[in-house]
Amino acid sequence: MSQKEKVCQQKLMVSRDALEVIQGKWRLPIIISLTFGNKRFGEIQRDIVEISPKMLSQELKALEENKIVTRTLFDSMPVTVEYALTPLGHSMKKMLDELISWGAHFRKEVVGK
Amino acid sequence: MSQKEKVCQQKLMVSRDALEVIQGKWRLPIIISLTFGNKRFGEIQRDIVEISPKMLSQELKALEENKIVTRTLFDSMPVTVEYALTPLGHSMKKMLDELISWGAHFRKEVVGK
DNA sequence: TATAGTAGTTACCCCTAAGTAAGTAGTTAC
DNA sequence: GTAACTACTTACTTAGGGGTAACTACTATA
Repeated sequence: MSQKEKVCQQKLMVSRDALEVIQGKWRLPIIISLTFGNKRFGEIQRDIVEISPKMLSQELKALEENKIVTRTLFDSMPVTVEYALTPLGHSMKKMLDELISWGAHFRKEVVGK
Repeated sequence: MSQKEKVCQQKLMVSRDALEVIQGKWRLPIIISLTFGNKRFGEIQRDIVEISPKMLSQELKALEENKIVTRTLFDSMPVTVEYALTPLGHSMKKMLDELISWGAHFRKEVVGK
């Protein structure tokens, strides 16, 4: 196997790990919403209007398990819960910026046409 | 709606467009494989060993429709087909680099632990 | 004559991601 | 007393993404 092929295989392997975290319809939107600051359950729901509470709850749990977000309970009245990005979550920002920047480019080139 | 919320909504909208193109198990691996040069059907299959010809064919068609890859037929014997990234496909490189770079970070932090 | 390589297609099945709707539990305001 | 807010959970259903296996069609080679 050539050096080039080895690098290609390595990148494919690493991308599979990344994909497992961001796969699905809702994970990236949730993470993007949280890059704008810590938010409560209902606030995220208001950002992503089409998401159901079931999916939001489920995907937040998955992101917690992958150490991307933290869940903090405040025993205020009524009880509020705050979700925040971990350092690992914040480390996705460059990637997200590039994704969004490419998305805008794509929209201009293909969607908007 | 505050300025911050407007920017958040804009980014969420744009990311949805990008996600539609890269969603699924196979699209990013295929694109990554093609960043290493134009390749034939069989070559991509050898890069991504787990992919079936059905899925490869199906996903290449979808990427063609989204103007990410081109399909070129050579009437050599036997007939060969070459897949290549379009300029729009190449414009994903920065994003892919960041994704792969983050994937490596994630692997070190969570998967490898 | 049959095996292997080119690049797919087709038919069938299955699982799970995602959607829908309703319920839970506690507090506060009207 | 009932509606509304907080943050979910649970049960049921469905669409389609993806897997498997076999088949097509043509050429070259042993």
